[in-house]
Amino acid sequence: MAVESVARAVRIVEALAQSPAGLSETARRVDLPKSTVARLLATLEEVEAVERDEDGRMYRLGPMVQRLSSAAGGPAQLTAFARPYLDEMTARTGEAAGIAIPDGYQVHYVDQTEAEHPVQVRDWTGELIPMHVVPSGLVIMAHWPELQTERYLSRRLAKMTQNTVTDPRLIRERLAEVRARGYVWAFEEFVEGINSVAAPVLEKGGHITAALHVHGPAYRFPDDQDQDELGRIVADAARRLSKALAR
Amino acid sequence: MAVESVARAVRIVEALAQSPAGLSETARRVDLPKSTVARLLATLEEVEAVERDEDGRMYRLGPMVQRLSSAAGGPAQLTAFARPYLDEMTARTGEAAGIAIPDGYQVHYVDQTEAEHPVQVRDWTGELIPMHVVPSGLVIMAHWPELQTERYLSRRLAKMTQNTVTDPRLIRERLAEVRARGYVWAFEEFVEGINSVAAPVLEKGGHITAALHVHGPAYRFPDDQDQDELGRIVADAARRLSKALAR
DNA sequence: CGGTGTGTTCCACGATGCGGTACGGGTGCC
DNA sequence: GGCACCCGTACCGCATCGTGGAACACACCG
Repeated sequence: MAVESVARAVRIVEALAQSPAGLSETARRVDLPKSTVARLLATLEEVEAVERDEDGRMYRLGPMVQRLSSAAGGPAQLTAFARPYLDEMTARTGEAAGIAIPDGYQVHYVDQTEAEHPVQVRDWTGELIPMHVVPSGLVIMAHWPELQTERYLSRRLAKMTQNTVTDPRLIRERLAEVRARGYVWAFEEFVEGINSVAAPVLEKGGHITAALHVHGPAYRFPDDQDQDELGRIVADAARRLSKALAR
Repeated sequence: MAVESVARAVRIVEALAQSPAGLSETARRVDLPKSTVARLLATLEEVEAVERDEDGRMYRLGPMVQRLSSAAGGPAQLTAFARPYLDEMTARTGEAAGIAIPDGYQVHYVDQTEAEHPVQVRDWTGELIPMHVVPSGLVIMAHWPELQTERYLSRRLAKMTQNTVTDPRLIRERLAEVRARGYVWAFEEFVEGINSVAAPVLEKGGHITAALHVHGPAYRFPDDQDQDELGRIVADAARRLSKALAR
């Protein structure tokens, strides 16, 4: 029920993750014959899971691990984890919920759950949207290094609707608001007729991974529940997702 | 010269990195018999390289990949990459060069190359030092999210020597300087008799990974070469290291 | 209720991975 | 300079271990 060589290869990679090492040292760490380790390392090198330094004596983790780890933080894995939280938000608010990730100077909407209601907002999955016009973007900017924020604000900022805020000073104020409250609203700033709330998904260390949001038609959202309560629902889901990802 | 099962297991993991999938789907992606894929997946699951979702139908990347990726960005791999750059800086300046990573509110000196000169600064490898007293720390703070910087500056800031700058306003000015010039000097602010320059190692996206620095005895450093030239040497090495890591 | 999709289990076969052993080259200690 | 030591590489006979076809159980859908 277990493929020995694969299990051993993984142990070897884990050993090298501790710190780079030569062949013999690695063999000692995983307690296997040198020849066995040599063969496995050769295979791992072929698939670029490990690589050797210039003089070919030291093995270290290879590009394939880099690719994996970016994929692990990437959209596909993230959405798999986030799904339950989106479902929950939709259940609690009755509106569409989504998750967005930063992509350069834009937000990338990568997943969305649909509301039951016959009248609902369209599915924005796959869209790239300027940071300053949606709350998910604001939430992301609020956790950027100052340098990056200033660089963004110094550019020409697109005006999507009458309500779009493009004044850098006002945007800075909203960013401060995000940091203080943990969520932010936008009212018909991206397209007319849609309001949204968003909250940040953070790694330990305060670096931002993604943003969760809920949006609905302006005529009914927010309505019976007030803005603060909806904000707290989103912020709460985002906080718990952050925690789940941190493990 | 190649262990088939290991190569196949890696292909499977890479396939799952694209997006989570079930057994049959995975088998199709890597073009292997279902039974073979089932066995390999079972092994990968045992070592936590992959895991299944709640209902056991979908495979996705497991905790082991998370561990690997944090290790890949961790001190051990970083120093392996950085060594050549430290050597180069020491060769060009004649003084000790080092690399530091952020660790909460402190900088962690993780590696250092020694100068040839009989009189040299001691090896600080392994030390944890408050952010605001060494240039490597300042360089790191300069790339923090604003929220985190303000939180740090609102605490009591230790005074290590007569020259240590503890006024939050002056520190903010220096952080702006780092962003503008790409490097920063400190003169006997951590311990008396030592001066240092540092520059940031950045990921794409502006997130900070580490800082490079060169330090030497105050009586001769900086001397024949001027401050700007030394600054550029460090900033240049840091920029090239950033690029090398980004691949 | 067949058809088609899952995932799981079984088993005979032999290719394939295993590891002891031997070799060549670099390093350092006496 | 020579010896001892540890490194990485290469060889090769043995039998273990992984392989993959086939049959099975289950769920879903028309």
